[in-house]
Amino acid sequence: MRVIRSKSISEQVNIILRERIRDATYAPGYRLPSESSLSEEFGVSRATIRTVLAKLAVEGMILRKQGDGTYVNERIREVNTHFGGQWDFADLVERSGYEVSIQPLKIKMVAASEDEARVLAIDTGVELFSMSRLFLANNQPAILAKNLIPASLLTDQNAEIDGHLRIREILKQFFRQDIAFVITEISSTLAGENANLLNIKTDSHLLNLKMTFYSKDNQPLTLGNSYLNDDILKLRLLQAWN
Amino acid sequence: MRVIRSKSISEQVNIILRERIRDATYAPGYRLPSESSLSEEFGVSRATIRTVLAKLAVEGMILRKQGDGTYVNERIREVNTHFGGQWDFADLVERSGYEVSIQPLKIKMVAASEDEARVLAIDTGVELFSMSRLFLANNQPAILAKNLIPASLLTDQNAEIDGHLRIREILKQFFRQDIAFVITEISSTLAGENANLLNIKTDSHLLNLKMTFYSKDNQPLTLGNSYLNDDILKLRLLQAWN
DNA sequence: GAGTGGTCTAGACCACGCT
DNA sequence: GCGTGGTCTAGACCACTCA
Repeated sequence: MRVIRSKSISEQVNIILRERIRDATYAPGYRLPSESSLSEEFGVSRATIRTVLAKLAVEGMILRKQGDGTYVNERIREVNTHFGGQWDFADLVERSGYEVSIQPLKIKMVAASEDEARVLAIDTGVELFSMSRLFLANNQPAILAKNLIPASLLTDQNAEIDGHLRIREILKQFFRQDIAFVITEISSTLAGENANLLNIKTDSHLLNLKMTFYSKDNQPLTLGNSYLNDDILKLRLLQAWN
Repeated sequence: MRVIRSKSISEQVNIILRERIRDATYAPGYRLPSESSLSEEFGVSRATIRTVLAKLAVEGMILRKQGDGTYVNERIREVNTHFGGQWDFADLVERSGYEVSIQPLKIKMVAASEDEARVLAIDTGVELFSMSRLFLANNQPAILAKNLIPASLLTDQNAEIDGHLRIREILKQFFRQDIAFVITEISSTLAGENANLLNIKTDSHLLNLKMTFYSKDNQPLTLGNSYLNDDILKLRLLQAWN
């Protein structure tokens, strides 16, 4: 039986406040109503409002000043990634001001190399679901992303995986796994063999993101190896310091 | 438990729990005592314990499982940066397993260029405090960092600024400013003129971090332009997804 | 069923910024 | 002095995991 879990009060308030910030009901620089006003408006306790505002503050969406008030961060539109939450390459392209489209390249099964097996905590040679895709920004190739997922995690071995979905959706739908945290290694690299697909010169340099996605049980779910053409889009991230 | 009067209860508990994780009293993978046990141990309410645990969870230090328990993330030692908190290059080098030393290169006053003035929200030509420094990892140059701070923010125009301090300390001591959030732009770049100082070839590629530090009032405090030799140390960051 | 974390309430008092 | 956010309490009940 499929149970549709109704969302918690704080989650609903969270969604509403985000929406108000997004549609500029609360514009950048705007001072939000006080905690007690909000708790009255939504008919919830102040503690509930505070847990919601705390989440928004961690992401840097709002700035809280004791003795003064809560303000919408004026610079949230200048960034394309935020920490303290989930993001993926489709978001990244969109929030950089482009139209995004995902172009699946190769989707197949491969055998795990020694390195891949080590990071995924499996044995060398074990079957992996492999997917490479291109993220286009206004139809221009911007990100080349490769993902590897242990085939043993597949819930339905015959499922046809849709290469247009975001990685967390794929993991959810076809592997029934939730991502709890991600470790990302960021470095600078030569374009080399990836130059062709990204439509740049072989001796250009790219931003390389090596990501490992883990479940709450510390199990590695997916290995990601991605190349960003940072002439087209740069990682611009906002980080709240407290 | 030694009580430090100036700090709040939750901050003290926060420090103690961090310490226990750091010194492996709570080792990676360890299941922490339940919230009610901790609230008994410290003589505080469960709500207080929860605010502390929430902060640790945002940083990915701990993983919380409803119906089960709270576990120390087994992979916190694999990363050198964490989001949801403050970090600087000295931390980054240390957490990468190196001995860190800071070598100030040039500390002087300069006039703001057009670009610099725009980002710092001041007028072109206004005086800036300029500082470039090398962060050494085991005495090997790893990061070249340049910082620009509007001289008008200086509280004491005659102060001798210590180039060995971390940037947030400098801003605190000499400018009496607190950093509320940071916007970082990450890209890949050619070493070029920075090759010499970092002791690498001119045609090598580097990781470039352009950081802008802001106060709670959305005022730009500092401009940072840094080059990381990612042969020596890579950005490895942990990001909790909820 | 017992124990865990997740949500939520209705208070109280404190620290801080303004005017 | 007043209103703001910051801290903290002592409850209650729910959702979930595991034996």
